[in-house]
Amino acid sequence: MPELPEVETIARGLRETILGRQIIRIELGKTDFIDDAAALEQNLPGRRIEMVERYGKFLLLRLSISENGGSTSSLPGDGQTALLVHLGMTGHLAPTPVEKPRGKHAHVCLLLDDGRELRYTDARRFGRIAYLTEAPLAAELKKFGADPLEIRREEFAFLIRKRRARIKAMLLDQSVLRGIGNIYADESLWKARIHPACIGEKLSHRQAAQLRIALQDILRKAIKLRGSSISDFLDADGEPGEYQRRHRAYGREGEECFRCKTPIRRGIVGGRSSYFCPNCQRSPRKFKALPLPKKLRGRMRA
DNA sequence: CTCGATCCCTGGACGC
DNA sequence: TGCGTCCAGGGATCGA
Repeated sequence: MPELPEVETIARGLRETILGRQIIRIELGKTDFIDDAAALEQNLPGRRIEMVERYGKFLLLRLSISENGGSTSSLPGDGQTALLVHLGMTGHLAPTPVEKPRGKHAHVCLLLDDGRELRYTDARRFGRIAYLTEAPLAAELKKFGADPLEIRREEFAFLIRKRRARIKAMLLDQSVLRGIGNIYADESLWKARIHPACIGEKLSHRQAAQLRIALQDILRKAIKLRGSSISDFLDADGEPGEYQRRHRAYGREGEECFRCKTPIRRGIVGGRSSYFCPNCQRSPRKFKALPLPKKLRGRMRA
């Protein structure tokens, strides 16, 4: 579940390791998660990776003009191209020694000019890869909302308070804010003491301000700790993150709230499992939490 | 506009 | 031990 902090961690790792490298050859496995696999095969060989950026949950590998043959034209607008990579749930992107076995889920392998292979592996293939020229890239990026780390207080409050959707659904909506997923949505709502099922329109300016601060604080701390390793997230060096130890709500059903010791509960909001403290985060009238599973009850003392 | 349902996909957890 | 079932989740899409 790479979200903003995990993708940022990967981007920083890749910047250290693959910047300036030229792609020599490409080999593909399954391609059903690639926008246009033929475009990758035709256009990647010969290009250099000039920049690595994070855009929401996407990695953006900015590429140079092709240096040897290929189908590079000198047409204006064809120079600025990029590889857009979404890691989905289980995607990994890391430079790997070629002698290391690929494993059955390595679906994109880019041989680099230093002899290593930049591999994209993704067991579930919920990710996405696209080779894009300038105009399509710009069109793609336009679909996404503000960067949660950069958005200003006024704009955040405006966005949140103008809609009737549930706050959790809004946080997850990439066209509103880019980069937030289930973990950091729940964590920031817990910190701001706002129930995930609250309607955006009904939040006060003060609540909106608190939520923005909580969100930014949590994202920054998570980046410092190199992300959360839930399931199988690993950074570009193959190292797990540390932030999962700091989770206060996500995945803690039945465990004590860190503030008030009330057992954390779970409910479905926006079609996703949502974890919250039923005491600190006041629920809207109609909302119903899922019953606490028996196996999780009364586990508070040992 | 917002909602829920459904699909995609596989591995891990769980129940019997 | 082994098998079946459910669930996780981001995003697209569709109908209500």
